[in-house]
Amino acid sequence: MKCHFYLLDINEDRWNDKPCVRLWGVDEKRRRVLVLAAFTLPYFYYVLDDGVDAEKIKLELESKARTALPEISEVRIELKKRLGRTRTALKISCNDTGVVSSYAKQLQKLFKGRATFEADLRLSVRYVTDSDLTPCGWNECEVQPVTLTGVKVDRAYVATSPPLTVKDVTLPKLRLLSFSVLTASGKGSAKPEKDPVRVIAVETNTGESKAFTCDGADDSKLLNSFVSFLANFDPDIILSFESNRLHWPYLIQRFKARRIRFSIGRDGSEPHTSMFGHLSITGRANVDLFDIAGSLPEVKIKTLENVAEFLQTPSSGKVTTIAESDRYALWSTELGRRRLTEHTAVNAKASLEVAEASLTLPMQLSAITGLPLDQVMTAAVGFRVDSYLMKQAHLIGELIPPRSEQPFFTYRGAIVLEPKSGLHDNVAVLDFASMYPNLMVDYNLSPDTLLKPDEQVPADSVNLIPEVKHRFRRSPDGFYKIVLSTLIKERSGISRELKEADPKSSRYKVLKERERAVKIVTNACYGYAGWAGARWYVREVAESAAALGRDTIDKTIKKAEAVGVEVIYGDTDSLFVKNEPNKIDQLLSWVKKEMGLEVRVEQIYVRVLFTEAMKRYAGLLPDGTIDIVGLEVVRGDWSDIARQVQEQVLNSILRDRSTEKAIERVRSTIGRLRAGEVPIADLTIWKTLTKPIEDYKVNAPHIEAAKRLLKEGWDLTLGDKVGYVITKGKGRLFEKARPYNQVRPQDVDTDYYMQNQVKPAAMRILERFGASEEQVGF
DNA sequence: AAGGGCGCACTTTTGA
DNA sequence: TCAAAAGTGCGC
Repeated sequence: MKCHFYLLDINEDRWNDKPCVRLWGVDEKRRRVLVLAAFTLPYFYYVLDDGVDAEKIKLELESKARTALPEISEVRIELKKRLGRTRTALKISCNDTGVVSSYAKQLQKLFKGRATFEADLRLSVRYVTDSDLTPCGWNECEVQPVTLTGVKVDRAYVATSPPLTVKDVTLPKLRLLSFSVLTASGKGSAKPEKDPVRVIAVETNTGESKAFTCDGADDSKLLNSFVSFLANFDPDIILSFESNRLHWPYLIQRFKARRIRFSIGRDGSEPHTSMFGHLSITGRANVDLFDIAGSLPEVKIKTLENVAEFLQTPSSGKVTTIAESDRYALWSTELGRRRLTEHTAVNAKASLEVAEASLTLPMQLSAITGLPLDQVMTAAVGFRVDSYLMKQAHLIGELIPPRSEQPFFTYRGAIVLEPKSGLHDNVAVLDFASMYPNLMVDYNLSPDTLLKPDEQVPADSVNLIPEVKHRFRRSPDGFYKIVLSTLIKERSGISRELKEADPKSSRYKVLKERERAVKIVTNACYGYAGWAGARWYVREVAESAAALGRDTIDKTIKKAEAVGVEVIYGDTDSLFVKNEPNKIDQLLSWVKKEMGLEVRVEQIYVRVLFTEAMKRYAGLLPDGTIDIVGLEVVRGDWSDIARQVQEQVLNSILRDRSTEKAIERVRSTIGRLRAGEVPIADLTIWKTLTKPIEDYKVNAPHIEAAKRLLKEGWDLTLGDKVGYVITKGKGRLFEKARPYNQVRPQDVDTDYYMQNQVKPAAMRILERFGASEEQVGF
């Protein structure tokens, strides 16, 4: 019989005394299924020197292996490629996953040979790489039913044929569960060894919602209720905000402290940390919405509140932030407890809504890269590319190199133009479409086409890169070119399908997000090539792409001048020009014809303002909204008061063209500040701890505040944001910084906020319009 | 365990 | 007093 299933999770196990992978999914009849697949045994390649008799080595190996390497089950001779060159390799399969890497090492000692490859791939990775199997997609294989105990699924099978991907973008009806956790402690951060969980709120996509609370010190009942709710609902995807960093670790510790088994996996197992620091729950996908927030560049400061607002989810307006330091006091009153419980419930509800609005992208990214859903968003960009490339490499028989520690070299990057400062009316932004990927394809930039400096070849058979003088073979197509062409083709295929799809249909939405996912992977390939951690790291490839980018933008600027298009600013692959459509058309068609690259008019600004700085500007769009780039308004490390005042200044100038109105707004802020009317929250400056506190070489305000928080019993770890306020007093700035929750209104150093926050933020803009500090009132 | 790249602005501290 | 270094967070 056939099993047709949507794949959700993959893990490793053994079956009939052999390694196998477990494929957890949902079938077309909405049954939860488990398919045991044992076709691919773990294996690695042993690459032979040129001219060596492979058969002889094979026989020798088989006889030696009988005693020295008893877990080898099969040796096969295969032709593989390494950087495009054909190699004879022995494919050595093993009966045990644990021995693969040690066997690879021993083999190199037993025989002389080139190297081993692919011994570092885990079986689940091996399986996705090798087979036609798509996570977050439909797959099909021949199966036989089996009876398994201790596994919570509707059907269990063992596969009797390799799986095949079924092209189908329909989504099965999945069960989603979101949760939010609230803790509170009388002193500092709540500690799982002693502080109970106060509230866990859960919300499901079938409309169930519950808030479990615990009034006293014993939260056993709450913890048990959470587990049984989970078991009853049996979710396919579990969602929460900042769960990998906060909720899961706390819950795991707390369950341990209470000696309760936290068994929520479909095989009864407990949550466990896995690759990329994510939390794995067997048979389900655990997704941290914080990681999804990372894929939304429009949301500058990644809070649930901001994400919900950006996605315009129904309860977005209701999400609030309650500072951890305020929670204990609130928890001590009946009213406060009600408020905290409600707050947690709203968070859970908002999390579910955010998930429903944003999960399609991660799912498509998972389908394309082959990384399971619970890993794909926690994995850094480079690892998504790695995973994608491994699948592609396998398809063309290219050996997968290991990830290794490599010496690291920086190289020159892109060009940024000095802006023409001041206000400009009617400005068009020209953008090269996928500039780096296209250059990589056009010039065949790839690890396997790069020539060594001393290699002699006919000049007309290579692409010589300007400035950096690297040379790449024009043929055959390199690995990157093959992969990028595949991605680009995939994208245009999706675009075609989109044109025929109904924009309101769910199919349209899936295709749209699939297109985005393909674009994400495509655009990441350039940075990947220059990342020392990449399996296919070749600095020259990235360096050449950057050099070609500079060359391209240079030539385009020269041509713009020649046809009379005024260039105002440019960064990497964009040019801001005076909007004169006829001349622009001329320029664009020249680029297309001469360089084979597509440039689009990406945006038109009614008015745009530049200071003298690069990467910082603000523009008024035709729809009346204001786009702010790089300036303090969009930076998370300035006080709200400074950001608000700058935003008001920009509004007055861009929308109303009124410097007077802008100055008036600033004066009013100064007045409020002097009168002590600005709340502490608007004066708090947030900065991230980017390394362990003891590693800092210099004193800094946020480090001083962090030390004071630690002394009070707060836990602070790498990646935490520290909020501080500058208070009155003597000494240097860092000596006057206090954690925001320890500051009373009368302590605030108003002068600092005047001179070092509001003034620079406002004057940065205003001085462009001739306003002096005195005139504004500083 | 935790990992794309480089270019840039800007504030504060440091040390000569 | 001042230039360099440290630190953060942005743009593309």
